[in-house]
Amino acid sequence: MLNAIGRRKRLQAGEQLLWEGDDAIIVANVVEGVLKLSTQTADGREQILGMVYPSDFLGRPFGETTPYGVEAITDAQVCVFRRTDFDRFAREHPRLEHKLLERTLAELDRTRRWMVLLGRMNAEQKLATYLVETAERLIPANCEEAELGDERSLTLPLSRQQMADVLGLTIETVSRHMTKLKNDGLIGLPGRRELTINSLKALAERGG
Amino acid sequence: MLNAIGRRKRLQAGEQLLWEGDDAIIVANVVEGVLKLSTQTADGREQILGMVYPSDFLGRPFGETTPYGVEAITDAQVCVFRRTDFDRFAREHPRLEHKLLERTLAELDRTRRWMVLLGRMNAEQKLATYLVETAERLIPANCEEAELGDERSLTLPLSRQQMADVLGLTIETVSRHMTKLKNDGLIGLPGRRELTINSLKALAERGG
DNA sequence: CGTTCGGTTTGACCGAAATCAATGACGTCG
DNA sequence: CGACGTCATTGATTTCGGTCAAACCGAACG
Repeated sequence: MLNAIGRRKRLQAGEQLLWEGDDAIIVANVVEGVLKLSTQTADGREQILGMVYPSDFLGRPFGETTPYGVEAITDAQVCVFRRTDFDRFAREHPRLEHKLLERTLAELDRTRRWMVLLGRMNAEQKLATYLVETAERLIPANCEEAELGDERSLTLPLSRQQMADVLGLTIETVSRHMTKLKNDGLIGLPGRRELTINSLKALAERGG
Repeated sequence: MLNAIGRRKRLQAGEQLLWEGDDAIIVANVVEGVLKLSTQTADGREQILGMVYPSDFLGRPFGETTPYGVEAITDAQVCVFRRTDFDRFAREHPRLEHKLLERTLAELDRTRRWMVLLGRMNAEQKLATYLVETAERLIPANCEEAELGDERSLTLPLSRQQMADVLGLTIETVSRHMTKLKNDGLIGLPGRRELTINSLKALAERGG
């Protein structure tokens, strides 16, 4: 039903859907791919505020300006709504608002847990936590031979720089601790974007 | 109308309303005072996830467990609802859900902005940002002579240790940078909990 | 096949914040 | 009043991550 007022839009990896500070004229639903929400600091560095995955919601209903930029990490497909249409539609359909509320509450919890990572963990813990979380989000979907005991193997969705931006680190620190985790025998790095986890449990323990 | 299913509860400073990991049997509305949402890290330190002020909402509707502990910072008064009552009531009153959704979205934005503080700011910037934000939240409410140009004077709601927990720092670092800001002439510290801001604008500039 | 280019790794060094330790200020209670 | 306990400040030292700089690697291209 929502589809009547929305339209599909394809994005290439790297393409920007929303700019920080834009008038919040649209909201969207992720159909396919991964996008990042991010903001620039005064000194030009970036802090990634969150990642959105298929079925996630995106944009700022009932507000004036978009508080973050949205950029496609991978090729992606989203369903875009004009704010005015969406707001009206939502008000008329309590079921939709309820669903949206549940999602927003879940997102708030996820975001708060990320605050602990940013505020209290050291680089190694951040990295280990991120890798475990990524593995858990990616494996069940992509991979058939998921249950090789504790081992996993996957393609990282983010570049080193993007991982640094997510974790509040620099690219060098990310790189260093990746090799450290490799030397400690917890992970393998067959290629830039390739990762094997030797023991998910052991890696999770490094995450605090 | 909501009051029919809720009951008032008074809390003393330091009293715990909810424990992390509790079954989420209640939600609440803050009537008066300030409370903190926080979680423990594995090594026993605390990370404060957020502060809630009067009219803010608290707890986890539509979920299973409370993802954080809630403790009163000051003496406080809250209006508590049994989860089952509240969930049913909410479903029957779309206006309430809508209001709750707006609040949750606003809270999510605030939380994401805090992520930038935790991930990308240095100690001085964190502190300056926190002080400015506290001043802005406290002054209009408490104080009549608010418009002495750029100067403000207030009582800090948090101890040094609590400020450290909010900002992801240690108490020593907080203390050091407080005295630094004082020596730089940006603030005055007439007493442990007393703060005067000489120029809100100048202080805000330190915040990045 | 060699060049180029972006992303990545590695190293040397530096600085900010954590840690460890002592001292100081303030309120409370005997 | 004086002793104690809590909270805060200050100092010395260490450590982790950032910065700057150089080398590396693989893919795309002429």
